[in-house]
Amino acid sequence: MEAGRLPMSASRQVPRRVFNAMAINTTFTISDLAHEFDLTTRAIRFYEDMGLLQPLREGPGGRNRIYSARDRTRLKLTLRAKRLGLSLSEAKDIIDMYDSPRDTGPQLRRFLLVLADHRRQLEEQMADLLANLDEVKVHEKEARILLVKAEKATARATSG
Amino acid sequence: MEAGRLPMSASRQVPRRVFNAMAINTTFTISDLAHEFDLTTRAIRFYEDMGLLQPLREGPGGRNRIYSARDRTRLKLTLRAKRLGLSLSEAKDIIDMYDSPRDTGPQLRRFLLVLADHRRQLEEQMADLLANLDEVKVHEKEARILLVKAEKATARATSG
DNA sequence: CGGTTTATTGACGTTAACGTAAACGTCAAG
DNA sequence: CTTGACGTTTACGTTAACGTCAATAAACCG
Repeated sequence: MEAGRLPMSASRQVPRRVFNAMAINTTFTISDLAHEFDLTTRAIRFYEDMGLLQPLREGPGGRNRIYSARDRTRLKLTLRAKRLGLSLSEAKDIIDMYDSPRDTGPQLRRFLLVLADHRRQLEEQMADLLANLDEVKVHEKEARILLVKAEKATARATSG
Repeated sequence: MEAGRLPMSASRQVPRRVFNAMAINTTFTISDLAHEFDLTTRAIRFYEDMGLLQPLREGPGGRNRIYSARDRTRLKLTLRAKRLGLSLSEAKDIIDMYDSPRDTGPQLRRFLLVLADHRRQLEEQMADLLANLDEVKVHEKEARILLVKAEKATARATSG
């Protein structure tokens, strides 16, 4: 049961080794994930409260959280969603749907509807992003031109 | 299609006096902007508190806010930034920089540095977006295949 | 053995971005 | 004249997403 226990954080025997390289049955401690994704443990527990993660427990009285690869994936998706401006509950809705059972016809059709809506949102956001990028480029171009002018003026003033 | 927006709200009975022949004098009431961008007036006043807008005043005792085209543009940029997940103060920093004076060489160079950083962020976000869109498409494809299978099964069950 | 580190569960604090309500002024319409 | 629509300020309420203790317990370190 505990014979082949390679995974888990290296904080046991080995001298403070670097963290998990993911094999198949890999599990993670809370600080593994905290380090990997640069989060506080508080944040990770909070995500659990929000229903985003469901770590198992181990140790005496099942105290310590132990995260599966699936938890890790969900965490990664959560953070990406956050970077795109979604709230945690929006992220949860989407992620839950991605790994929920959808075997019947009606389920599949609803799934497709939600996906279509999600894609629409993403494409809207893409438009915002492109507009923004465009503006940045315009300003960059303009600033470079002005910079050249300013430097020429400085050169004249310095040498004259 | 918002280019033809008329000055001041249509609810205003007395036509606004135009001193200057140039149409640059377009101004807006708070509810003009609220309607156009689907915001509450409360939100718009809040943006003012945050330093994003600086409406002039008019009316008795200079009570009523009156917004310029520049205010409107800043509001539009603010909302776009919000949709991209930026906070109001982040939005303010960027927008302020866009219309701040940058005539000297050092100013221009700092401006270019900030722009470069901003562009980097946008491109990171673009990567997130594309990754997300990719996943959505994969799921859609898979779901469509499963749906076809499910419908074939239903057809067999119904007709057999 | 004592001391430090890492984990846990509360519980209260904080920031952002408004919502909501009170209490009031102003003006045009009925 | 009252009503209603629109505007104002002041101020407290709210939600999300954690931060920041505090008290506790197991595990490791010298």
